[in-house]
Amino acid sequence: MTEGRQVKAPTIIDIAREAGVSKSVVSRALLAQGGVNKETRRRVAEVAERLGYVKNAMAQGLVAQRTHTIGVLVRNVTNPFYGHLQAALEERAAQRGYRVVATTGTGAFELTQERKALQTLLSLRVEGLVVCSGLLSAADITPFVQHVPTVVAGRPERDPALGSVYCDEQDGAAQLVSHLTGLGHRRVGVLRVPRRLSITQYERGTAMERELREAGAEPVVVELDERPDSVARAIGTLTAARDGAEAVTAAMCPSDHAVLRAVEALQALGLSAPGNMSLTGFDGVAPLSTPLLGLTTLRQPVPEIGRRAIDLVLDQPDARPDDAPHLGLQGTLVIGRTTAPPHPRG
Amino acid sequence: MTEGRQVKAPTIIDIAREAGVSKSVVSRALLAQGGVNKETRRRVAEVAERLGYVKNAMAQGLVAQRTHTIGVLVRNVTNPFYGHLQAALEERAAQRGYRVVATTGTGAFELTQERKALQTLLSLRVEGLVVCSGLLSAADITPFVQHVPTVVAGRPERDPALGSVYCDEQDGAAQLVSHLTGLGHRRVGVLRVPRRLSITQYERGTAMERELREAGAEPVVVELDERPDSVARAIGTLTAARDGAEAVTAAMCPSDHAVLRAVEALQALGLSAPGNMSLTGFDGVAPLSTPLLGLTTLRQPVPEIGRRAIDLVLDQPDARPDDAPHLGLQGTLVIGRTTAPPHPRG
DNA sequence: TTGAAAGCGGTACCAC
DNA sequence: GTGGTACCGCTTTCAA
Repeated sequence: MTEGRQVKAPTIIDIAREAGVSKSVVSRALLAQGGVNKETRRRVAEVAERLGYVKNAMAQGLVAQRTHTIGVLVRNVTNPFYGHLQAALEERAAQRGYRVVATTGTGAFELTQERKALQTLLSLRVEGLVVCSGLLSAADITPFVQHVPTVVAGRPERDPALGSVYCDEQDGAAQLVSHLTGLGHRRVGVLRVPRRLSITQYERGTAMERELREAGAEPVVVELDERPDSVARAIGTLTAARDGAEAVTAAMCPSDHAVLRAVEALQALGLSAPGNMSLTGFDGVAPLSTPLLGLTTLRQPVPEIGRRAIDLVLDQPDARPDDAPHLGLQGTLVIGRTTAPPHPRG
Repeated sequence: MTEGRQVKAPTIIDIAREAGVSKSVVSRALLAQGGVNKETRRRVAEVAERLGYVKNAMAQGLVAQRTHTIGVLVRNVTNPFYGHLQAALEERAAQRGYRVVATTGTGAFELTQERKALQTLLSLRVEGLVVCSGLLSAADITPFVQHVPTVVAGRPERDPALGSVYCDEQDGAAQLVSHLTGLGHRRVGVLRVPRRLSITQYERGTAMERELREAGAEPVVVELDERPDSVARAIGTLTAARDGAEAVTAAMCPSDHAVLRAVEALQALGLSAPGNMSLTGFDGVAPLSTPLLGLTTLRQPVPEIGRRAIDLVLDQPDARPDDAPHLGLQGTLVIGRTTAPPHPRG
């Protein structure tokens, strides 16, 4: 019966022939923009339906010079934070009548791959671009902003040519620090991700260090690296770090995921959190942000980041590359069971 | 200086004018397909670079009738399983020289929204389609398979017109069941998601029930629903379910996420896992699949699912809708600390 | 080696 | 209300 060969998708010309009208009429009928006999319109619609017609976005976009599409570049969908962000972007875009096409990396640190993904999006002539990647630098992006309104979401970006929406790391760090110092911690470890691995997380670490200092506490910064046991090593270093009689009683991690690794590391040493060391995270996103785990963390306002990013992109059709807006949104402190007052030193 | 106005993206005509050649030459030069004076080519490349030229995929795809693009429809990126799957698809597609554009839902049960996302992809004239959604039914998809090779990834799909790649739920259920019965469990709860909420998870539950029966154990099926406390209620029901002297000593959850909810529910009742009830999950994907949590679960072979899905899509350019392949891949049992022998009934 | 012209699938403007 | 036609940016004959 149905010969299974691949069939070329029908065009408006096919519909026109089938319905016995010109392609102009079909176009108008399908666009539902009036000026077409009601009966004709019905017939066209019927034929289109029967043929399984799907408009060709390329042809349409080519002539209309509009695509109603926003491109989203996500670095690593494997990370739930980016997954949530992507969903938020998608939702807002839909509300405003735009489609979203996303390209994403596998999480590997492939800069060239990210550049290629960027090209893909650009070649689709998206009307706006949201970059969600801790890796791609401003220099990679700026050459194109003059053609497409571009916003960096999820990380602070100082470049004046690029808009950005992100969680205010400084404020977040301050909230976490104030929680820790309020509990009585004085010497606090900071696990810092090097800048080359993630701009966001690096800045986060810097902010934590600064805030600790301002709060009169003593930050003990340990640099992480790409090795899988990096966090474990850092925790090892911190548990050994004792300044005179004073030990490190808390550690601030760059992400919730890192907190998990830290807890494991403590357990491996026969220690526990918050018993021997309080731990704080960052992100506050499901599924790690669950009462069961009870992480103390800073929840990023992901839905709002997504919303504002889309709005920023759509509301500045002609970018003024010299003072793009930078929105630092406040996160929320989530107090869990990984922080407690420091134990009397034993 | 640089007036910040949005500038229309340059076309090959702009390059042609600037380089003093015809657009034909520019096209050939950029395509690097020879037949162009070396010096001319160099000049064209230089101008293109200087102008920040990015090819127009629409125009190119329109004439070439090829897009080198695979469309991926992801139901809910918020779920790490889909995130990993998307990454796997992306990776394989890249290996084979294809780009991937993804559209995704926000996780809400919006069928119309998914249909729209499908249209978006189709209108982009993708050369292949991978559907990763527990929601979209075969009937929604089949009308288009004759135009685009389509594969459903991540869920079993019986429709003969649709290829599918998924984790063999039956086998997975068998592995989990054999683990439980091996530990000595006889009456085992099955938290089952209704079909309307997720085809995959529903089938999973059915498979568990069947396997338990075949193993000579007694399944106690509790149907979940969309309420947030659904799992908690189910756990409540199960802890109360006592047949004569025999209590339910283990419960099989449809996902790792559900296990978390179950553990919380037990804790709320003053009980624990596996002390009072063993729990098994399904998925085995980061970040929930971590030694710290130690869930006993069945790990889906996500990378392989992604790989095979792409291969299936690309290697059957003319689909034979009447016996599309269905690949059930074997998952791996991951034994954690949420399962143990049943306690002597107290 | 290069340029002119046709045409991909649509939209929009024009007469009729 | 309808059909003809130009054109969007690009690739691809085909001549020159």
